[in-house]
Amino acid sequence: MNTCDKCCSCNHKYCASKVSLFSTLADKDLEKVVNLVTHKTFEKGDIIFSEGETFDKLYIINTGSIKVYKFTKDGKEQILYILKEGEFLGDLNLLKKDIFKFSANALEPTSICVIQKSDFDSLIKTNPEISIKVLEYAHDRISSLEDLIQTLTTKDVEVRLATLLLNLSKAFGVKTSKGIEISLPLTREDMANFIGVTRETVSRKLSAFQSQNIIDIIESRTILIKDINTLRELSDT
Amino acid sequence: MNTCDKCCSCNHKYCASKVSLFSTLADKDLEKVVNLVTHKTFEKGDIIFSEGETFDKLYIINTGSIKVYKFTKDGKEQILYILKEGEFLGDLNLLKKDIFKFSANALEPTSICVIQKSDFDSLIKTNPEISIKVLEYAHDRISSLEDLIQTLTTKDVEVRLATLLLNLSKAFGVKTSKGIEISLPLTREDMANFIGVTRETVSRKLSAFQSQNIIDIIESRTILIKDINTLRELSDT
DNA sequence: CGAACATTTGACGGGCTTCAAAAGTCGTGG
DNA sequence: CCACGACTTTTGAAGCCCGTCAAATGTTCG
Repeated sequence: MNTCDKCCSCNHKYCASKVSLFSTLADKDLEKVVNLVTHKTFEKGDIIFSEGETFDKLYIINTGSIKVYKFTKDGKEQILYILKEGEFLGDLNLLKKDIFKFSANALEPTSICVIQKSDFDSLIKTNPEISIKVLEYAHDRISSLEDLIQTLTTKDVEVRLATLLLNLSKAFGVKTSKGIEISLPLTREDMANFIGVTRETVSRKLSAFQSQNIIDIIESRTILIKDINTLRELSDT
Repeated sequence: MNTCDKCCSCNHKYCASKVSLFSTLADKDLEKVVNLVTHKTFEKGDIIFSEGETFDKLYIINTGSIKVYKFTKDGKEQILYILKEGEFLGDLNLLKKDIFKFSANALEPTSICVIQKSDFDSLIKTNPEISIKVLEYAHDRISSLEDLIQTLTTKDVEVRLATLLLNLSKAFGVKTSKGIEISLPLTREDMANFIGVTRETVSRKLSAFQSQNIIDIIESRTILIKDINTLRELSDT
């Protein structure tokens, strides 16, 4: 975990402009943002923050991806969000500081831009249109949580896994002539911790999908979706 | 489902002032709000809105309570929120209209104040401090969903039910000399659909809690919590 | 009072978890 | 560059808990 190396050459212009939150800003305002940004890099598995810490920063993923998770009451990890390049995580509480109610780890080598909450707050005062973007962000987070609840409460595990694969294909998939190829930053256990089952169950169900010719497990972290229609039928929505 | 009866005598002053969203408004602004409000009453079981409808209104619970739910992919009802007197449900998307991604029913005779989204939007323009309240509301909704996910993904059903009972005691409980008495607007099936199990399982686990002297089922909809500490130990957090 | 609905309780079966072990993959250092 | 150890993935077998089905008892409300 080092402070500043990859991104410093661009003087943060890159990471600040990448996030939609700042997309409405004029160049000179963007420059102001850039001056507020500090930079950190994380190795795979590094803890970015932990539940209970004071939530006084805003995290923008520059490269890489992270998992944001909470522990269930019987001690298992439940993933809430997977965030990748261009996405960010911040608190909505513009007034008082809060504490993190979840933890986050890097899934791969990841560089993150950090803005102090206090700096962000004063930024909003001079650029109030950002608060609309913050509301859009809140809306997206609520939608993603409501969708996750729908998935988690669906009893049929094959349906849950099909839904996960479809979501992952949107975020990490690349179209090829043979189908959609997904390079996963997630382990089987991560996938399991996202849909609320054990790693063994994920492994078994993926094997089942493979023998039904729905997917092809090229390598354990590279999955080819051969028959997206069957996945969609399973997941419907 | 009638339009306007109970509340009209107060000219909506009561319901508008009850919701925290408008707590910062001066009296004359509150009066403006009041003029924008229409009123509806629902009987137990009535549908308030359904998934897929256009989301162009803001709903404030005046009296009674409602359940907000989504269907899982295998057709079961999953409750997302229970809302009661003074709480409200609205869309966060201030710009474009959206559609409801969930449905809502009245749990008991319920009166609801309705504000058109377009009216609310212009209200925000003249009273921008309301947007901060909207963000607080978004924050609460996100927190409640993240907590619900934690509960739903905890495998131990007794822990899930203990957590539900504690939450219900906060919302509907009244302290008595014997413990906390909860008058539930929820059926066993509603409770089951909140924590993702069947009604039979809820029934069985409640009986088990009763024989462990943790609760007392006075009537099926009236539960006395005799030993809140054991419930807290189960639910920890 | 009676019909519709809600709750409780029992018995059984299935699917996921758990435990276990083997095979595969990754990264580091000699 | 390869070898070794740590970690990840796969697969098997057994057990348990919840869901399903069913029936009896309670409750509510016209």
